[in-house]
Amino acid sequence: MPPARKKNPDQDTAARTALLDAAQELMLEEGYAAVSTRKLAAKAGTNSALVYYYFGNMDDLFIALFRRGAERSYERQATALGSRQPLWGLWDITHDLTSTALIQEFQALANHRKAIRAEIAKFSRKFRRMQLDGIKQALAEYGVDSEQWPAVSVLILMSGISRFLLVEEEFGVTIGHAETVALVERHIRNLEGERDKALRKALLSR
Amino acid sequence: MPPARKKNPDQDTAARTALLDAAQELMLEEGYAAVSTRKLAAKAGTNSALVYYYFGNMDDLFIALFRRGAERSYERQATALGSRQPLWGLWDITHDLTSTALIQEFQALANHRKAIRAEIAKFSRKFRRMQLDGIKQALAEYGVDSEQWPAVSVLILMSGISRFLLVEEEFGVTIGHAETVALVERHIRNLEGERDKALRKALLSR
DNA sequence: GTCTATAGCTGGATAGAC
DNA sequence: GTCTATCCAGCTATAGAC
Repeated sequence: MPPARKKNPDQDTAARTALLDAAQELMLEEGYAAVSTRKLAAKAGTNSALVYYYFGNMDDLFIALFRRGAERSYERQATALGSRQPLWGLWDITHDLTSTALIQEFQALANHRKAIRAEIAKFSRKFRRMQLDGIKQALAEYGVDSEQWPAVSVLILMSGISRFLLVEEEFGVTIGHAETVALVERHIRNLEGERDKALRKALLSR
Repeated sequence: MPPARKKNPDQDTAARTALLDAAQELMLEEGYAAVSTRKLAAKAGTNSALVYYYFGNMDDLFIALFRRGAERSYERQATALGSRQPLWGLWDITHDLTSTALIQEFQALANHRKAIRAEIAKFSRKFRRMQLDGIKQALAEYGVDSEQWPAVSVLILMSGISRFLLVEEEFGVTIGHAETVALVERHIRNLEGERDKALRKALLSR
């Protein structure tokens, strides 16, 4: 027997998982504002009252969904940074459309929901620290001057560019994207050689 | 007499302007989802039915608000790029919190409103082309190798970093921000010298 | 655990008085 | 132009049957 949970069933029952899956799909398809108990139930093939049974309220459902995705991202990122090509790994993962779109929705949602805001902030710092450790080590091995190119800045540069490109692509704006991707990848290639395509595929399928 | 408008009063009456101002404040304070006709009326000190008189529906109100802000941004950016320090101008304007927060809200809103999505995409391309012209000219004057640093990539780099930093700051995450700002500004300084603070102030007060 | 039913509220939108 | 009144849809959340 696991230690007794505080209040509501936190186990991974089929219905609970179906609700979380449905919430994720809805957020991606129609935005967070479209996530209602009725639509969740319809998509998950269950009942709307189950949302309250499993999560208590909508805020806590969003937080549970965020955590589920965040933990998955964390492990993925950690694997990428621990691989033979940490920079390629970071770049390829950050450039993944689905997770970026979800993060965007959560950020918008957090603008007017304090509990969710706090959750995202907490996780962001944890995530950043982990990434930083990985990148620092890699750049040191490559002999990159940390005065001129601090690891944390390389991290922010790559993340920022990646996110910006993805947001624009969602709007069908792609002016200059190819040149910029080429620019970033040229720099990565200089440091850790050609991208190992098998490695990339293994990462993104996780 | 101006040429007759098609359908609804497009003039800048006090009530119309008050509604747009209220919508902007609400979006910044509570997110786009909080913008309702009733709240608008309350904040603007008018009546909720006026939204339909002036704008037809909520979508068209959002579009009118977007255009108002977009035109203002366009002129501001054009002025900055035409100044003696186009790079500093671009950097300082892109790093303005209020307009970035608004853009984020509109992007989230556009995720499930087709009309708004189209409006943003159209404007983004126009905006990008204008910025590109300015940056291209500046970089050419500074003798920057356009093979190694395409103007459009410089633009995307600066915009992406800036937006990323601002989003994180909204969440209270600032790890590595100072180093990264310093890095960008060092590069700008190498190209066009110290930032002219009077110029910056003039730009941001517009 | 899962369901129905429903209370209570807030929203967009319109008709029509002034 | 600006207002009141109102319709109807959709939402969160809860009570209680099974």
